[in-house]
Amino acid sequence: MSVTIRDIARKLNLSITAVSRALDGYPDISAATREKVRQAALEMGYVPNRAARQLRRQKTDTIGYILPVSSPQHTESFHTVFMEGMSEEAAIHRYDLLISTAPPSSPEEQSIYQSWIQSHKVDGMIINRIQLHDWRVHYLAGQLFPFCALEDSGDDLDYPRVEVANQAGMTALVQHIHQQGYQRPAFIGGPVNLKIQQDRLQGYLDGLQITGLPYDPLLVETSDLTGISGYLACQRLLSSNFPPDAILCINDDVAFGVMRAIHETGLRVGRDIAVTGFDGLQESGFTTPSLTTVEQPVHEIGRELIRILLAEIQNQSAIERLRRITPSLQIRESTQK
Amino acid sequence: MSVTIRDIARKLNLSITAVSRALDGYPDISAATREKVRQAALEMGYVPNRAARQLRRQKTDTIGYILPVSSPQHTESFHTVFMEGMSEEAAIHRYDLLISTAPPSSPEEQSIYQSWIQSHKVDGMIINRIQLHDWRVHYLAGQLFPFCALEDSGDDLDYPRVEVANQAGMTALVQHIHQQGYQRPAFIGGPVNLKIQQDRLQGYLDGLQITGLPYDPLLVETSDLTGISGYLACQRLLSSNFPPDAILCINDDVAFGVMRAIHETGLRVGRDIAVTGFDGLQESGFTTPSLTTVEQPVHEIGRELIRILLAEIQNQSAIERLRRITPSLQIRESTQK
DNA sequence: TTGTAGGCGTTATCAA
DNA sequence: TTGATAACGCCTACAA
Repeated sequence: MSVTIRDIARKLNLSITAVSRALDGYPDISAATREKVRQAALEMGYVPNRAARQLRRQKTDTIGYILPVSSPQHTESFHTVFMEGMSEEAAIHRYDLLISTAPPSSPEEQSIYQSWIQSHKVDGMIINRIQLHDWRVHYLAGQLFPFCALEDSGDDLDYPRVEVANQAGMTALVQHIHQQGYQRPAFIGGPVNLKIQQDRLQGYLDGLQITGLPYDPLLVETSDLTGISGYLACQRLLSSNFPPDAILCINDDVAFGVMRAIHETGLRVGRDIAVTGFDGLQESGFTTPSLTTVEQPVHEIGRELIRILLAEIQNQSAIERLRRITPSLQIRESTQK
Repeated sequence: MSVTIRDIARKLNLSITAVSRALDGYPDISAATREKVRQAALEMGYVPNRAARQLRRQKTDTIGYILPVSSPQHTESFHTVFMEGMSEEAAIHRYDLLISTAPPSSPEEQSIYQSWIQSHKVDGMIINRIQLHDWRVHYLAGQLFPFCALEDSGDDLDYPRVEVANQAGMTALVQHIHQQGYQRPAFIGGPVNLKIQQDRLQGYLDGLQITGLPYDPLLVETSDLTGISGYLACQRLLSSNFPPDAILCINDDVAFGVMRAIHETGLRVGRDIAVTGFDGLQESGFTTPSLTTVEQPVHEIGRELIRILLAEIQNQSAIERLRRITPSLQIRESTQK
């Protein structure tokens, strides 16, 4: 099979202990032997067996993440960038990322959590798309299992996380479109129990208050965060007796669908109806017209989550357990008359 | 720590051997004990320790995939859907997906391959974005390590893979725009050594031949598959003395950038210049105007790759090792005058 | 500075 | 049908 520590020991007429210590850089071994061992290991192409090491150390050097997937084909492009960020940071620390998919809050999701944690498949978990009173937070905190979350579940628990100023970001958008002269902004949100929905909706309401624009419950619509659902929600809004002249969307994907729906009615995005997104995906700069949005450093957020989680796993209390991130307003064509 | 097979044995006054066999459903154990053991395991919340099992069985129930990442932020949305497909199919078979990122053909990539395979971290690999004479194919085939590839590396090796009819798809696009009355189609491709570049470029050339449209080397541009690079390539094309009246792009992301660039010059996509993509991403139906493209069942391709790989791992020679997939032409607004 | 020995939790071989 | 026992490859007291 593969080269093991034994093979090296045999070749050099050393005990496996000596080899093991030489490779792990323990100080109680002569420099000469250490060098000899390292050399041999390199030549023979030795790579430690993960399973054995894990069994012995009770650590896996692996971090788990469950891709939230609603309906197969409709996906938010947020995920790719997010995962790349996590994976990159993990790789730097020689950790791997273990991935599975499950619909949020499904039995599958629960069983994956249970199985990964109980069977020691991962050392820690990353949680995304958090919900109010998210069961995962309670479960993991209860098990004293290391994890790091994107956003807060609104419980009174203190756990490591990254928070984005969603509310303020949405409020800034309302102020911006108000300045541009739009009078009747609608909001297309997501599932009610999502934390970002709470925050962004509240930001919208705050914005109305600050600018003195009227609040009309008929102008609040719901999507499932995908382009398709944004498209449909927009059609509902436009068919009303007193349609909006601006549509603020919970994320960029929804906004893409909204722009499409507007285009199909013959109206012009910007001139007739303003549209805004949230996330600042690469594509948002390439739509026609380009999309005004709130840009989050998604890649960096992914990295930061991993950083905090690893510190948590290694019990480095030095690092901050709560990182707040301020997204930036990107003003583009979709909000110009 | 956690509940082990030992704890169950102790509780039931059985040997650990008996327990192990009962749980794995071996036939040489009385139905009564088997039930008793299963019951106890359930009650005690027993989950087998993966590391121990791996060490013993020399299998990991994990499949590896390396996300090809060029420059951090510019990403192809193809990946998310692809990974979802793989992850879903893997989950069905109770396999996990292990992910890392690395630039294609980089030293990092090589070291991940080596480390994962030598250290038995995964049972098989999925290869994407294959290049001509891809080193990974040679490496894995040389090691007799199970893998499954998307596309063929053009070597004379027989290995399990999924092939999409790229060439025919691109030819169909050329024929389509010719029918629509466009006379001077350009092609924006990707890195020369990519297999899809070879195929799609050849498809373009074939298309010219069939339709009798003239070939002009000045009309062939290069991108790195991202929207940004498509944007830039398009600017180069448009600034020429004799610009194209249609632009065929190697993928949808490039096409998005191209549409953006055209829009900025004041020209109209469709009426003035046709644009086509390749992949059939969700977003392609939502751009303005919507994008004519060749749709690949990306999700299904991901699943199929896993299916074939698992059969390979389990030495089920029953299953077909080569699956050919025919993509479908999606005619939309970007190619209507 | 080096070696011996035991064990991490499972599974497989063999004997009872 | 069940039970001892020995690995799988690595790490670490402890002893030499």
